[in-house]
Amino acid sequence: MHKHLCIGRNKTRGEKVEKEYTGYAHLFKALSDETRLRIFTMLTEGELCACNILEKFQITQPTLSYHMKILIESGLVKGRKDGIWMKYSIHAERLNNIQELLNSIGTKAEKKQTFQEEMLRR
Amino acid sequence: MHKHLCIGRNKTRGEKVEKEYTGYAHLFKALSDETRLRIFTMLTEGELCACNILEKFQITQPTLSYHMKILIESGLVKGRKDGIWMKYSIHAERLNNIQELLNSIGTKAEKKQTFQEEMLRR
DNA sequence: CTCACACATAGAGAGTTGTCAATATGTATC
DNA sequence: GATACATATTGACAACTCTCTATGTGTGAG
Repeated sequence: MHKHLCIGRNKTRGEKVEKEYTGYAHLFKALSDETRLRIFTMLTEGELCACNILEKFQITQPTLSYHMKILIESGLVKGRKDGIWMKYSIHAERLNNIQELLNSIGTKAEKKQTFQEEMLRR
Repeated sequence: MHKHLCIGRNKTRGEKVEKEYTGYAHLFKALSDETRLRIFTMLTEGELCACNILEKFQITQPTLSYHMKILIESGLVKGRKDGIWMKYSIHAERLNNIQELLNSIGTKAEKKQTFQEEMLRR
C-alpha cells in the first residue's frame, strides 16, 4: 500500500492539474465520514492534539486513532509527534487539490450550461 | 429516507452557510467512488444520457443505475426522463455547497497557519 | 397488442468500513 | 527501571458498499 497519495502534479507544459481519479476518490472518501469531516473542520482552528479532539466526540481512543490514520494517509492532514502528544493540522496543499478539481468541474459545467440554455432560446 | 439532502441553507442573519456535517459527508461519499467521480466529471461536458455514460465504463447497466441513483440522491446530479432515455446533468448549486465548505475551511486554516508562523518567528 | 429497447429494482455475495475491547508501543518522570 | 500517560495496533463483528444476474417497468414503433 502507498503511504501518500500522489496526485495533482503539474504536467510539463503548464496545463491543468492531472486528473487521477483514484487519488481524488480517496480524498473524497477521507471526508465522507461525518466524524472525519468534523475533525477536519476542527483543524481549521489550528494544530490540535489527539486528546483535544477525542474529548469532543463520543468515540473511543482507538477509533479516533483509526480515523486520524485515514486522514493522514489521504494527505489532507499532517501529524507530528510532540513528546507524548500527537499533533494534527491541515495539509493545505492537498486541500487545494480538491478545490482545484471542483473549481474546474464547476466552471466547465457552468460554461456548458449557459451554452445549452442559449441553444434552447433560439 | 430523504429524497434530497437539505444542506447549505443560509441562516437568517446573513451568516456563513450552516454546517450540516451529515449532509456534507453524504456529498463527499457520493464522490468517493472512482466510477461516480468519473461520471460526475464527464457531466461537465453537458447533459448525458445513461447509455452514453454506460459505453465508457466496464460495468453492467444495473451497476450504472445504482451509481446514478446515489449521485441523484446526493443532489449533485439532476436526472430527467426524455422519452425512453434518462438524461443526467450536474446540479451546480449542490456543487457550490461543497466548494463553499472547502473554501471556508481553506481560508480559515490559512489564516490560522500564518498566525502560528508569526508566533514562532518572535 | 406486441415487440424491442432503455432503464430500474430485487436479491445475493464478496469485499470494505467503522466500531469496540484488549493489548502493545513509545515517552517522560520519579 | 518502574510507573503513568498518550497513542497505535490487533482481532472481532455488524453494517454497509459495489458488483453481478435475473427480472420488472415504462415507452415508442409497427
